[in-house]
Amino acid sequence: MSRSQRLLDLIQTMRRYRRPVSGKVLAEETGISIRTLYRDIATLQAQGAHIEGEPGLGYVLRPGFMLPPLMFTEEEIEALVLGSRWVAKQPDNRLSTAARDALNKIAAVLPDDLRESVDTSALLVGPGDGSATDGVDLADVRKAIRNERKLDITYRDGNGSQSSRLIWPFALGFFDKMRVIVAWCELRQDFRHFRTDRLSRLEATDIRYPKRRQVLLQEWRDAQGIAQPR
Amino acid sequence: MSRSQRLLDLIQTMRRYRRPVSGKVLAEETGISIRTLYRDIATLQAQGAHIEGEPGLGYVLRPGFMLPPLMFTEEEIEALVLGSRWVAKQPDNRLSTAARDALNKIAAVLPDDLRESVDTSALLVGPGDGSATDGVDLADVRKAIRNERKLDITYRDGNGSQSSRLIWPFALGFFDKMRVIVAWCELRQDFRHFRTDRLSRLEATDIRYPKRRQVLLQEWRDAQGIAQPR
DNA sequence: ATCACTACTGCCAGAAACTGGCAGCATGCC
DNA sequence: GGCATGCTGCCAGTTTCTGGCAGTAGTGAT
Repeated sequence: MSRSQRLLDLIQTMRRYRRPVSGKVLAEETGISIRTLYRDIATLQAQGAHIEGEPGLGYVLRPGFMLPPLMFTEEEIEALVLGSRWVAKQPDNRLSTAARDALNKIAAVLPDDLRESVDTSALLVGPGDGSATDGVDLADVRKAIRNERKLDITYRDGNGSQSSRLIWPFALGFFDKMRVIVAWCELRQDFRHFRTDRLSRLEATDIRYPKRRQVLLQEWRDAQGIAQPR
Repeated sequence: MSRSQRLLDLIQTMRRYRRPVSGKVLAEETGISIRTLYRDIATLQAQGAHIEGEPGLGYVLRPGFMLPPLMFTEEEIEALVLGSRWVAKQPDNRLSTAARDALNKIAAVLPDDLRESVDTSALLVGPGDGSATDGVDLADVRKAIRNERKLDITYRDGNGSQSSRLIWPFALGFFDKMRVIVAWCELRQDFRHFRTDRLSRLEATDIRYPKRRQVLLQEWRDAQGIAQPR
């Protein structure tokens, strides 16, 4: 196996373990010696991988995606830039910052002439709806979805009446003027949609909900009879 | 210089020349022998770079962006996926296909577990406005903007009266329900915005307009007094 | 047809890089 | 202290890379 291929394998192996892994284990799984492993880790860190090693514990890969060298066409990069600009205009602060960061990372590794063409890409996104402010931090919602945790919310429905409930969030829908949490509602024992501008309180819990996110998403789609989004 | 670094340099060198470059020149610029260059080219092609070699001419790199290994955080990849999904819903067919292709390319190089998490990413985009069909192919518009060529159009303004004109397109704005070409209008001798759903005819020309795209964009922004989009 | 130029491949010996083992030091936990 | 682990320097053996050479083939100009 080539060295570069092995480096990517190393990352994948580290990701499989969620807990710290010792260098010895990593070396055995990839079939190399400990000494070489240390050198490989150093190489990966030099290339920007977020690997942390602690004596007595092992290695941890900070969550993230390592992409090998990749070729995009002009139109594909236009699409990525335009899409990121749209996300950057969304009211979700963490996410819009992430969109800008991703663009900057891409631009940073491009040669000068191409960086300029990304910066001045001619595809613009219309002004976002500034009035559509969410009552809560959507970053918490996305985190709860990623980790399959229940959310404790207070919601004001269409009639103006308030209620508190535990929900199992599994998707977040972005519409022109609002965002909607799609979740299983423990109060109603059914799927429910919650407009983020009608949430008056949102608290993340540590309680894992008992189904897989993908399963809930599929059941919800079946119930809605809507098409796949891709 | 390490081999991997040299491979990226090769791509950048090829991009500097717009015309075909002979292997001899490339080898001299990167400081390696011809024999090694042929091996490097083969390696790059195996990694997906679109390099074409023709006997008697030289090598050409098909337009596109080669990204070196790159690390994204979870939130950044969520932003890229969400943005690409939004672009995929736009009425511009070529661009929405490009967005899907870019996503697939990213997914293809990820290990299995992460590919799944991209496929089932929980951030959805609301249904696009199906009624908003453009009268023309926006791919032509984007191409004209990229290459700084004049467009010959027939436009029906707000009052319903039709007119044909030559314009210098330099930006394309994406709004919730419509898309707008931003251009210098030869007829009015001023900046004008053209809603794509009001175009009844659009023809690309080979005539290059006499200003740089970036300059026009900057002058237009100054005239509008609008903020930078990033 | 001929020539010049180029892409491309196989072969091989020397150069460079990689690898694994060893020894040693530092850090954190029990 | 004892243990597990990260991390570094050194060195010899192995692997890979590299450059030169010879040869084949495609293209365009003359």
